[in-house]
Amino acid sequence: MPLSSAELQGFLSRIQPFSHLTRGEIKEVGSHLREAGYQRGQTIYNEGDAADSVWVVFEGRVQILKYTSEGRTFAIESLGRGELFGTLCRLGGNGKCYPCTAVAAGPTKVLRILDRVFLDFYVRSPGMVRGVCALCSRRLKDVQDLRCMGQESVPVRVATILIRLFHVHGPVIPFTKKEIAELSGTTLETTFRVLTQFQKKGLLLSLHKKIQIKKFEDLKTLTDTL
Amino acid sequence: MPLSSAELQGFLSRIQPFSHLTRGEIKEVGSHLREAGYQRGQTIYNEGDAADSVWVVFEGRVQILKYTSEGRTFAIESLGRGELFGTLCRLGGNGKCYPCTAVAAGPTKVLRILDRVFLDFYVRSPGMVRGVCALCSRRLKDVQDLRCMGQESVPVRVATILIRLFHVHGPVIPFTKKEIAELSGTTLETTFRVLTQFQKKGLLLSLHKKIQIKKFEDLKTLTDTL
DNA sequence: CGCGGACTATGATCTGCGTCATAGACGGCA
DNA sequence: TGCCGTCTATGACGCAGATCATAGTCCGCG
Repeated sequence: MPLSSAELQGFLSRIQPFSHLTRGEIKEVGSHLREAGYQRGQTIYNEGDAADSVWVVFEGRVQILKYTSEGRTFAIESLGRGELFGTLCRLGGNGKCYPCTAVAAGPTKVLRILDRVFLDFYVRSPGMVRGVCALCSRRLKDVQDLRCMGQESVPVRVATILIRLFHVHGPVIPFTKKEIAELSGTTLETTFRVLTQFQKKGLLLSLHKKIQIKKFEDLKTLTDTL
Repeated sequence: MPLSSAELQGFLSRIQPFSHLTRGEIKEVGSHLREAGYQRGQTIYNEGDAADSVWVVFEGRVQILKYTSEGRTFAIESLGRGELFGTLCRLGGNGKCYPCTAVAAGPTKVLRILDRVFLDFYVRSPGMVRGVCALCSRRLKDVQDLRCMGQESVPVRVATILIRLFHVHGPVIPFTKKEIAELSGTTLETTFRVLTQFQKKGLLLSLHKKIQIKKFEDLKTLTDTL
């Protein structure tokens, strides 16, 4: 069932970059939204598709994926409620295609805004520009950190990912091992081995489609030292 | 010898994000600049230093570096004339420290603008915000690409870096092998071996502190296929 | 001109982790 | 309830690339 416009506007007004807009502007953005639902594993768009929209996660989780030249798939990021995607690195103007693939990680509802509507606001509203800028900046730092993580050993990478997810989801992380592997930029098998090691040390509990963090601090120090 | 103010203003008006400012604003920014010179290997700032300034490369080259937990150093990027640094990922507000180290890669002149001056303009001038946003967006795409590169094999990574540098510097790339290694996120020795292979295939010429690209196209296809 | 330090180069060895193979466990669906 | 696909798990093997060792070359500087 579709959302009420009040619900939509309340949602929009609380997320970047729309939080800087006036009530009237929010209402206008809301009137241009389209909703779409996806099931686990369904593709929202593919890398290389012609890009015409900006997307927002309303509920569920969306994985932004890339494929290496040898065919391994790895995850750029995992986005939850209120997060934008398919936008930021296209802003420069030279982005006619999506640079990554977006896949639903479970039952997911997303909102879609046509580029021309989004850009129209981007041009008109200084608040909007400011919001986008803040978003970009934060994401830039994020990706920088992830890039640095790529230089570390697999155990460190897995620990880093677990810590990031802990901060978002709390002690019980609702991700499969495969998803952890893709986020860490490694294989399923290696991820198992690392998680098994961590479990033996009592750092976490490996459950079905979940991981429960037991000793956050020890995990944290792992990322600093080794 | 210090630059004339006309020279400075001409320079500023041609680079992001100042190109969006009015003549008067440019002049004002110019009046707040300080110049600084560095020799090869000299540190401009260290990761973790309290950050109070935004920097622009006036001439020369600046390497933005990180250190892995095992002590290897690798390069986030290599910046040339007109490029900003020490700024973008601090914009969110939660960046009191520089997240990376900046080192001069040769005789270098940089301009320094105090944060409060920069932020003052950022708040006052919509054009400035737009410029910063464009910068952020472009850099975001850049870093995303580099992150993906990190998933590839070393030969592909080295080839990718060479192609990037080719686009900036032309067929003769004025970088030492060590710098190539740091940009590729690998060791000096491995980089030598890869470059030797490339040279045997006639793709390039390995010179002293330089690399001359001979077959750009073949190098390019290397990054797509293998 | 000759010294010393950065740069370039190559071989030998070791290892983290990717790959391949096998198999049990859980859960959705008929 | 039983089947099948996804998820979890572990062992064996091989290789890309890091590490260690050694040495020649270029160039700035006294």
